[in-house]
Amino acid sequence: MEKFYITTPIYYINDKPHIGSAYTTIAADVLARYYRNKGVDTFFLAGTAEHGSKIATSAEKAGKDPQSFADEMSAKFSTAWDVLQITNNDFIRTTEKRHAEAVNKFFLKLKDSGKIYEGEYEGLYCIGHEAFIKESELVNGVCPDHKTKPEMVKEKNWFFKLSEYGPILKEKILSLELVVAPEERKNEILSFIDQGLEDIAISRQNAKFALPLPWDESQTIYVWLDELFNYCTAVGYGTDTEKFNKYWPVDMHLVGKDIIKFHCVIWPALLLAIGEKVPKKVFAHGFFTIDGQKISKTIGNVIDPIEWATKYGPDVVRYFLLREVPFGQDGDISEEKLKLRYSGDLANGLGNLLSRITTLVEKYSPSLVIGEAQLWKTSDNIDELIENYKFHEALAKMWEWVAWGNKAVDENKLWELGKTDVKKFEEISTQILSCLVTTSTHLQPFMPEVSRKILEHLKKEKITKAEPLFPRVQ
RNA sequence: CGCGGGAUAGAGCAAUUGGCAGCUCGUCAGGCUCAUAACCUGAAGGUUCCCGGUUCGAGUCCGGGUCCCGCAACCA
Repeated sequence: MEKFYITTPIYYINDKPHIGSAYTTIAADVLARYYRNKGVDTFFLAGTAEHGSKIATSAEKAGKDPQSFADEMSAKFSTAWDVLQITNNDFIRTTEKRHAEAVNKFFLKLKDSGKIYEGEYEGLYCIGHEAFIKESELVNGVCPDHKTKPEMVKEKNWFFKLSEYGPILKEKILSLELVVAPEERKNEILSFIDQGLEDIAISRQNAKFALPLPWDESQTIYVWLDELFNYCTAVGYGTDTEKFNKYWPVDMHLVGKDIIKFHCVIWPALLLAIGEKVPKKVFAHGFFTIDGQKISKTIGNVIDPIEWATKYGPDVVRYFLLREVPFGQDGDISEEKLKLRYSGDLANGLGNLLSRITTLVEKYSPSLVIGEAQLWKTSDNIDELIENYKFHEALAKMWEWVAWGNKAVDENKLWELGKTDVKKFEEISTQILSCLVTTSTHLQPFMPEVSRKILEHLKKEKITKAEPLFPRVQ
């Protein structure tokens, strides 16, 4: 692989970062770090989606103009990612000038493609929402939020002929030119396409806080499409051809399973219409429940990833989320479960092994150093697991090594060997230290800080008793 | 019959192409003292949701049923 372009969705700034957006971003960061370590030219994009009437409304409520509201909210995301040690190469905001310009070019090209036409959209309009509402959302015929009956409204819109793209999308997905993963998501998309695609409206009338449609002043661009195009903007679409050609197409869009239709159907169809290559892969991860319950503000069980990161450390949050739930599936999390991982896997497992071996070495063989070439032998292929997004398995495998280390200390009674047979002591200790070095090396994309601490400590000229990596919390 | 996912030990989850049902936590018993009250060993604990079929052999494949959960695209 020569280059690796990976993206997270750009998050909607109507709310602060939550555990779900942190999860996607952490997973993307693991892959970005992994490929960077392998010497692959990696471009990792994150960002925020800032247009839409909801933002205008929220800004108004907060007594701010939309742009300063957006500035404030967007900053919460970029700081959150800093806290979580995310190494994105760029952070794009849809209210940036570069994006408006790129989107403008994109829509003009789209118009030239002949795949758009003027039409009429008819739907149920809720005055309270100031937006169209789906019939399926109604409760007893009224809007559940405003308790009012929506009106049937017609408005002029521009449409994209998505309906023409079913066969070609299907062909690209089946031929793996566009990989949709995991398998169950691919099946979902294929059956969705088989049900027949409908044309979509690409513009809205009078929408607040949205980009204008270049050729029709009365219309604004449907924010979803404006947002999808961020993936092109950030690598220089229309401004930096060299950069664009280098990184396009995207190697991996990492998304939540709720937005796969936008990424696997609408987005590739739009790209085909303007003559660009489709993404190579869209991977959808699952959703969390907390103690078996759906995460919801109403229930009040939302988790702030920054709170966890502050309390336990960013590496711990990264480890927990990727270890606890098989990537791609739904899973259940809670602070209790995090604490179990913290004390079990991290403090008692990895942390304790480092403590005991460094204490033993300092005490019985202070001159022992670990050479560069000494790597613990293992046939387990962590790289393969990471490249197949089996993060939980990769971590489980590494913790088998940690368990081996703890067992080796016990079985060889190192605390006795240190007094009776220094040569044998050094032999076993070197193996255990190498095991730690190997583990930490492979752990780097997941737990960069912890990995760095261990490696720095073990590669010093003199090995000394290490401070606890994971001190008791509370 | 809209589409899709799931049901396995007290809890949470694994089990290539069908081949002795495993792991972590918890529980019980023992060992150790280097270590962050940490570590190691052993044990108990299962009608793999139900009914039927294919097979030498089914958690896995086929048919039927029950119960959960997502999605069903113009809020993002």
